[in-house]
Amino acid sequence: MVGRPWLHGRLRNAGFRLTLPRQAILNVFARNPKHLSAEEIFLSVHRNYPGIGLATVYRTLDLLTQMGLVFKFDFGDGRSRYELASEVIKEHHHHMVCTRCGQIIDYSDFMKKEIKFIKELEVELSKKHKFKINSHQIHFYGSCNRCQ
Amino acid sequence: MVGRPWLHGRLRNAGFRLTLPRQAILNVFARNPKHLSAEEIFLSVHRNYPGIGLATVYRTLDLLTQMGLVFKFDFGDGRSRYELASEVIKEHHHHMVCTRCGQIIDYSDFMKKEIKFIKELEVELSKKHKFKINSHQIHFYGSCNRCQ
DNA sequence: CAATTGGTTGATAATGATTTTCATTTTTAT
DNA sequence: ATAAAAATGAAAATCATTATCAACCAATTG
Repeated sequence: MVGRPWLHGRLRNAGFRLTLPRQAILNVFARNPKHLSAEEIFLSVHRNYPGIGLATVYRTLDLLTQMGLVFKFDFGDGRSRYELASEVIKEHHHHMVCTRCGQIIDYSDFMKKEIKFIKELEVELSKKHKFKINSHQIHFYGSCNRCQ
Repeated sequence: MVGRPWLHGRLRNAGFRLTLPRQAILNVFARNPKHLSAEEIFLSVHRNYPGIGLATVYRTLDLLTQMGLVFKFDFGDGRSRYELASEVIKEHHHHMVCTRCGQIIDYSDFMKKEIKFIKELEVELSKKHKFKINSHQIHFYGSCNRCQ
């Protein structure tokens, strides 16, 4: 699964522990690399560890997000969605959101070009606005294959 | 304020009316061209029209969003934020969000370049994924001038 | 012009996601 | 071990948003 020793160290350095619930939640991401909502994660974890509560899922997601291990997104469907940070497991990608059926498509087809462009833009923006950029989100909205 | 006859016509064509509450809400946007939350809009409207309720604000925002007159955003602060569509009053821009103080900076400094890039990307993505793209959002997250 | 129709509204209740509380349990440092 | 610090589950609380519903209002019809 996800590289544990690494994670363990990162959490410890920040004064946190890699507990069973937290591992279980990370494993859900590893098994199911999608854009999961808190409830979906809770349900998935609950199958193997019925004892783990929803509040813990929220707390853990918040923790992982703050540590940068997980990204938090809002695709407009009324709940937050989370995915493992690209550095942890997935390649850098952006999103296309179907506003009809809600499907979210990850794409990384033209990433090299995009990243290059974004990087340059970030430099210019940072300079002009004295704004330190840490991350970005690029979302396209429209209708998918099946919904047109 | 915002071009009324135009709006009136657009709403009518879709079977809606340009009522006083709706005008009041549009005027808030015209006076205060920011990224307003429903509650902020409600409070602003409430000063001049104490009779207008929060539910109406939500309904109107929903209507305007569906008609494409207003864009709905989520910058991660737990509430939706709205702004007039670029065609109505503002120039096309993207956003930088300060994750410390929540400030949202509009920028349109390098828009020509960005739009060109996005347009090309959209063509390629549409073709490859058979996905009809209607709109996009580009957000940068980091720390602003004062928060570094 | 009165009657009818259908969009619109305000107030309130309901919903649903997320957060907080708090007593208890687990882990770590002493 | 034992005290101190973190973490947890369950339940209550919060907060943004949506649905309900009776009252309104505007436009159309006869």
